[in-house]
Amino acid sequence: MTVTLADVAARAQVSPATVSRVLNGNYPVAASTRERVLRAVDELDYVLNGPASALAAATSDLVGILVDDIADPFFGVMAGAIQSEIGGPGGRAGGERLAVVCNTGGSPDRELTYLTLLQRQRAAAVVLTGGAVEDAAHQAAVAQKLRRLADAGTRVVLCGRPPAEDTPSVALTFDNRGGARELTQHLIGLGHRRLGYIAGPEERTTTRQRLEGHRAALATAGIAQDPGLVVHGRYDRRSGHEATLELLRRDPSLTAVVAANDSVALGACAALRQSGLRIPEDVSVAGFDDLPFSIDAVPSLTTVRLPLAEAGARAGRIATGREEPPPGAIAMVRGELMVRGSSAVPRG
Amino acid sequence: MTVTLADVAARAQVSPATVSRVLNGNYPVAASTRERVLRAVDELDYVLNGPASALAAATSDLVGILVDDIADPFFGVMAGAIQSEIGGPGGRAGGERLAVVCNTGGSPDRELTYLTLLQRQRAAAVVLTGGAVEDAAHQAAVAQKLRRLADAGTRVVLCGRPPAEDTPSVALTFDNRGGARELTQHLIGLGHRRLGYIAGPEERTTTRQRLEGHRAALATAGIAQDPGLVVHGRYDRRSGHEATLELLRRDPSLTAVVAANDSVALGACAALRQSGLRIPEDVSVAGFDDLPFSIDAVPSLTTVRLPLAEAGARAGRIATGREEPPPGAIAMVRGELMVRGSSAVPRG
DNA sequence: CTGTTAGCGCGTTCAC
DNA sequence: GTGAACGCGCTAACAG
Repeated sequence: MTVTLADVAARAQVSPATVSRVLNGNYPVAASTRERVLRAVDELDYVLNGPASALAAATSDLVGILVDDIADPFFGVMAGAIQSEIGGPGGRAGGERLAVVCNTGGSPDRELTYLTLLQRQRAAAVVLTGGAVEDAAHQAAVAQKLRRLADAGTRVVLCGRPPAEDTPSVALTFDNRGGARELTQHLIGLGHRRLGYIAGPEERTTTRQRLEGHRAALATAGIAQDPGLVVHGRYDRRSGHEATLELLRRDPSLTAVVAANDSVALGACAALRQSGLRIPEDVSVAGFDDLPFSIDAVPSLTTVRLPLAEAGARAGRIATGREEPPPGAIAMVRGELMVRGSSAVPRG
Repeated sequence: MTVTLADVAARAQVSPATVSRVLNGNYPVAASTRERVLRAVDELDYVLNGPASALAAATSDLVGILVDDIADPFFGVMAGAIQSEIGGPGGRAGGERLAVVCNTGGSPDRELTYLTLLQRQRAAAVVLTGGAVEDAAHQAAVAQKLRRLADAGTRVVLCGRPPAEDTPSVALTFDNRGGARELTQHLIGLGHRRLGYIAGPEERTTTRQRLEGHRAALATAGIAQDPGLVVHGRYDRRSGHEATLELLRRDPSLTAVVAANDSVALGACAALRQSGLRIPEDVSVAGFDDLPFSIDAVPSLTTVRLPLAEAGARAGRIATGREEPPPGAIAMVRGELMVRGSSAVPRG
């Protein structure tokens, strides 16, 4: 039925071992022999049997990328960068890696399931993106899985996620706290004193870190923390819309809304406008991430730029062993404050 | 080192075959035996070796999902739906499928590469999403790959893509033409006569079909086609922004802009506003797809709703054999015109 | 219902 | 530089 390595060997008049060597390019093979083999491969339209080769070699060329929400550009941009860095130079039968993204939908169970599936496939590497769920039991379960994965030779890279304790993984973590702090400082510097904050889902590292940064800035400026000015929601536009209406209900006098991310900020803008408020004249708005759409929103969004694509690319290279891990296996990726049209001095 | 099926068998005092049967659940096994085996699995923290099982069974549990742009919600929504329909009910060691998305970035070469990689893995199924590139050579190459895949027992499903000739695949194709036609008819019905059209990249089925629908509506209404009123671009927001400025330059008197999709439409809105034009008072705008953000854009976007999630879910079920393919292996998925705030009667 | 026996297709020692 | 032989871990017939 399907053509095997032995078929290629027969056609090229060599032994199966030689064909294997040519395909993997790990052993010296005479140029003429190699050519004959490659010709046979083409003529027979031969495709290596991945499972068989993974079984024999005890390692596969599959790389898994776990994301929370595939429909969110935050993850899309990172995943795309990781994948393009991993998918080899494109060539013939041997060599390529299969970089593959798995959508957990933010569910801890699915995260664990995917990790098991990847472990089952003897994945060459696994990249976990985005914040982690802050549940002790779940974190322990993930840490254990990652340890097993690492033991089996799978490279583990964290991209945009805080380092997991006791896990032999490389972590590229985002400075959410510092970025958020700087952002709120900017608004305070403009003169804002009543700032609403729309946080992400509770129990997530990203949510907590950004909120901490925000609060630190308020504290430093001596501004009292009003718990009523913090609303939790999801990381999407609709959530930002709803949360903003809620914030306005609680305090119609607020002059700025800081959102957990850019999507949320866009929802906030829509809600403010529908409430008859102008941006930034009446209310300033700020986001986080600096996703592609943020710069040409109307008005363009003040936010913190996270180098998602760069971090993803680096994670991809580390995952494939083409770049040395940072010292201590941890690197802090900093954000950059982008001041744009959506923030200004408060009214009155 | 790593624990194997034989270890589990020894611990549970049964033969390896029995363990295999328990894990796969395809054969009758006594309840007591099953329990003993499962306990041993847990105690040993055993994880099935995917490659070995794929090799022996001549089929794997991997399902590939090809998308053009992972950062675009159009694909994100479909991919998410497909994946959630494929990733089994979540359970123990056996049973699960690894649904995995591959980002081609719109590159024909990468599409082919991923297909080969999936073929190498002996994927159980492959789902191709979105429009196809209209290049004869590339289409032939893809068709051949799909044929080989199908020959090897891989189920091939097309979601949002026109059927490939001579390929034993199931196609869920979107009625881009009909939707676009209806949309433009709506604008014409409002009184618009000078409509700008921002098309997607050339040489793509989706682009062509939507443009055809638009033109058909114009022709039916007896409106002359002005080639200058059609601009091609990418399927993203920035492109819509640029294209709109170009359209305004070519004809400042246009009263409506029809965009290739919602992201492009949003870019168009931004450009119009920056040009001092109000929506819809001065210029109406329409999109396509009805992505989640479109309803709470300001103003909310008139568009054609494509049931992306439903189609994806169905594709996922067909790919896993849990739903019968439609008669003739082809189903046309229709869009629904959503008239919202961004379209109105033209000025003056 | 369960155990035994063969391979699945390839990578990798060894010899030559 | 090349071939022969073995085994990776599992599933799929067969028996019983």
